[in-house]
Amino acid sequence: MEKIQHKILYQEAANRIRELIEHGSLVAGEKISEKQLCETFGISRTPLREALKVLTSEGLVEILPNRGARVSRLSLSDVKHTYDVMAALEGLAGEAACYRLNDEELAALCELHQKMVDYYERKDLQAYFQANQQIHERILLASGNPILLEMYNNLSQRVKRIRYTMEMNEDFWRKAVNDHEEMIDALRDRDGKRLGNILRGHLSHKLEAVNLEGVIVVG
Amino acid sequence: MEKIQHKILYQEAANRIRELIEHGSLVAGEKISEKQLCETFGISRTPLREALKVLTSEGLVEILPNRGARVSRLSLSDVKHTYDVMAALEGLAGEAACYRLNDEELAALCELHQKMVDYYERKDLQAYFQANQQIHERILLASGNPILLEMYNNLSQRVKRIRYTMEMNEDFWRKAVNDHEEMIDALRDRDGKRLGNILRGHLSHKLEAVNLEGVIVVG
DNA sequence: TTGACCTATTTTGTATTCTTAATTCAAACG
DNA sequence: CGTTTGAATTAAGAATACAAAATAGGTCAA
Repeated sequence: MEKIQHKILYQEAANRIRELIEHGSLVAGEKISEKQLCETFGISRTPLREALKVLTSEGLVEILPNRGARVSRLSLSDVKHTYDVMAALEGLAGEAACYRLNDEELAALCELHQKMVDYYERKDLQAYFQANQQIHERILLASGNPILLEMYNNLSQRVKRIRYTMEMNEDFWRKAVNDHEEMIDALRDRDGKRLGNILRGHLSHKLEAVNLEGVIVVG
Repeated sequence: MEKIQHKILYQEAANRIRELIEHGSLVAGEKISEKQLCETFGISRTPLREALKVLTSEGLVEILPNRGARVSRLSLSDVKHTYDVMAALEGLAGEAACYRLNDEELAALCELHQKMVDYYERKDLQAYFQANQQIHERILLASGNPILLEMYNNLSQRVKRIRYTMEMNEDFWRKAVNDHEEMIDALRDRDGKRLGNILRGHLSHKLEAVNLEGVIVVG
């Protein structure tokens, strides 16, 4: 049963604009015309402007006083800095998760890990990424730290709009899987410090940063 | 020559409300009356509502649809989680700072550290705290990671409104100073990993959390 | 006395209007 | 010609007006 939720216009607008940015319909650096967006959304300027304020706080939009709003640009160094912080947050999450995960959750995580390794061996990139992401997600959730979650999600949202070249360097890939083996070991041993260190240095972020190098980025 | 800056009302309002919350004039859980604030600020509802949206994104305010805004509450666990994340961020900052600080900056930091130790020995709590804070600030700045800075400042703002009992357990204090000695050592050795570990486990955060235990908190 | 229901008032959400700032483009001046 | 100045246009900021929802208060019935 879907819930009948009367959405608040400014939230709805913010969601829509987030999607537009993530999807690439609104390109980094592009000027956001209030009038035009109001027309396409069918709302007045008041809630739209409120939405833009929210998105500015989230780092997706920049407001130049009396000059309108623009989709914020992402420099390569912004992206790297973002990944660095995300890795630090994952490190903290892993440390906490070690002490908080119960045995069932741990078993489920191990199972997911095994599936991921399978996908790796079958070279099923798509499925691999999905499993990989789920593992990281679960560790973050298992931290039991909602503030951490909030910060991570904020940062994650900022870089979502980047499209990676899906090519995967075999060497990196192997190392990433190896990291994951070690992560599972550390989890089993409830060795928070070790898991933290692994996650802080984990390749998934570096990998993404590396893929960016020559490829896309910015706005 | 100073520039003529026409203030934007919603930003000004946001600043004022931040101050009110930080200062305790607006108490956690308290309902924020748009009408009343508009009158005290002498502005209309439009910019005030925009300010509230911003503050909501910053975690200082909660908006209940159709029911108005409230100053967000801070549970003890919220505060602990916040300090945990801040410590993680400082750890990352320290790591980066080790590789980025030039010799002059390092020397200045050592000097500041010495002053802090002096204050400690003279039991000048006020001056100690100030020097201590400056050191952490400089490390954060030296990270050269603006995203990190942004996240840290956000979290910092959230817990600013908490007033600590200034009593300082001598044992904790000594340990904190000891941490700082090690930090300086690590910095001198350009040992990022070590500095990161120290900062992640540094007492300043734990101390603050401990002080909270029986004392104040929440709204 | 209590509780349900209805009305009146207040407050929030949205649209519209008004004001002010920035940009553009053309004319005047050097 | 190039630069500067100043109207005209456009868009953003703020206030007001209007609509819808929630709260408060009171009446009436059980």
